[in-house]
Amino acid sequence: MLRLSRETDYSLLAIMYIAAQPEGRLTDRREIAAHYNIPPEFLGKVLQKLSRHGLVRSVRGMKGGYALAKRPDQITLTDVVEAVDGPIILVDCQCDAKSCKQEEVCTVQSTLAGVRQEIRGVLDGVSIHDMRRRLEREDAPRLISLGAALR
Amino acid sequence: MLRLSRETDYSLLAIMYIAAQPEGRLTDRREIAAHYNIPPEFLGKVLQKLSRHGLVRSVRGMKGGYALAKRPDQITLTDVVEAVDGPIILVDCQCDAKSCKQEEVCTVQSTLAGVRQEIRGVLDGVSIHDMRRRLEREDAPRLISLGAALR
DNA sequence: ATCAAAGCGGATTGAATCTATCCGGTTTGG
DNA sequence: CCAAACCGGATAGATTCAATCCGCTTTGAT
Repeated sequence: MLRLSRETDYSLLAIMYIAAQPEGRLTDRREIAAHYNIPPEFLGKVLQKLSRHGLVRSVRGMKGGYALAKRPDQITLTDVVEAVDGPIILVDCQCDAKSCKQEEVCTVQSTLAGVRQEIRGVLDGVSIHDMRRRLEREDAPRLISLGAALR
Repeated sequence: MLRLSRETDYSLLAIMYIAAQPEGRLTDRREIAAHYNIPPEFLGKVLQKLSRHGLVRSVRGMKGGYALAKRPDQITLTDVVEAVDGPIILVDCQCDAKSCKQEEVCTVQSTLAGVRQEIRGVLDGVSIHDMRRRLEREDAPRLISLGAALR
């Protein structure tokens, strides 16, 4: 439990890749998939979700592709996780209380609500920009290999 | 993604129930299962895991049952989650790096390692004692319904 | 001594979710 | 008008999760 889905993982890699491109350049999903060794069709699905949630912008047709729809410092881990996996909830009753067989006798709900907020806070505190800065400090060559533009 | 397994959920409920019992009393799993409307066999499995990890103490034979093996303030959410679901990791490569197809080009690993630590910190910060105190403040009757002993 | 109540632990089933793929559609540049 | 690219629904396969089952051991009561 408590692990990121592969969709989230791919999302982060893809966004990092797109964020490394020169301003205005559209990136095609096959290029990203090839760089990271990800199935291109699956990456397509993931990018669709990111697009629907306004994190990336997609352009159809020949010479189409993807670009970020927001500044890298305006995209947080919470945004990404919630775009691909839905709302961050620790237990189902944090969505609809009626779905809970323990509702009437539950002794943990209020604590878990607090924990959920704290975890959300952690994820809110990390943006794509932060991830780029961290990589720049710790492993600049890897960042540069994405496509050069250090913004 | 990012939700607690039902085993963790049941674990917390069970531990809260056990913690509410008078000092020295053994609680049988059927009693807990009945109170919360949980399948007794499944709860048995869960309690076994908690027992193996030293969070509860089990006594076999007639008049057997479970008691806490540690003080409620010495049992954290991290303890419970890791006992039933295994180590808290956001991505598989946080266990064995070789299992990662993106290893050589990964741009997110170091950030996720940090996030993982922060989330662990959140869970470390909440003990069973804290949960009891919170319930006492917010919904004392529900706490008392567990079996009375307010310790 | 025997029996019943309780926990132990492996095996298995059934359901749900996750991952991946496929296919036919639409948009757009050349 | 064609090929390159994204769109989106449907489906299949794999994995994990939740639950159950069964035979075993331990122990208190009679």
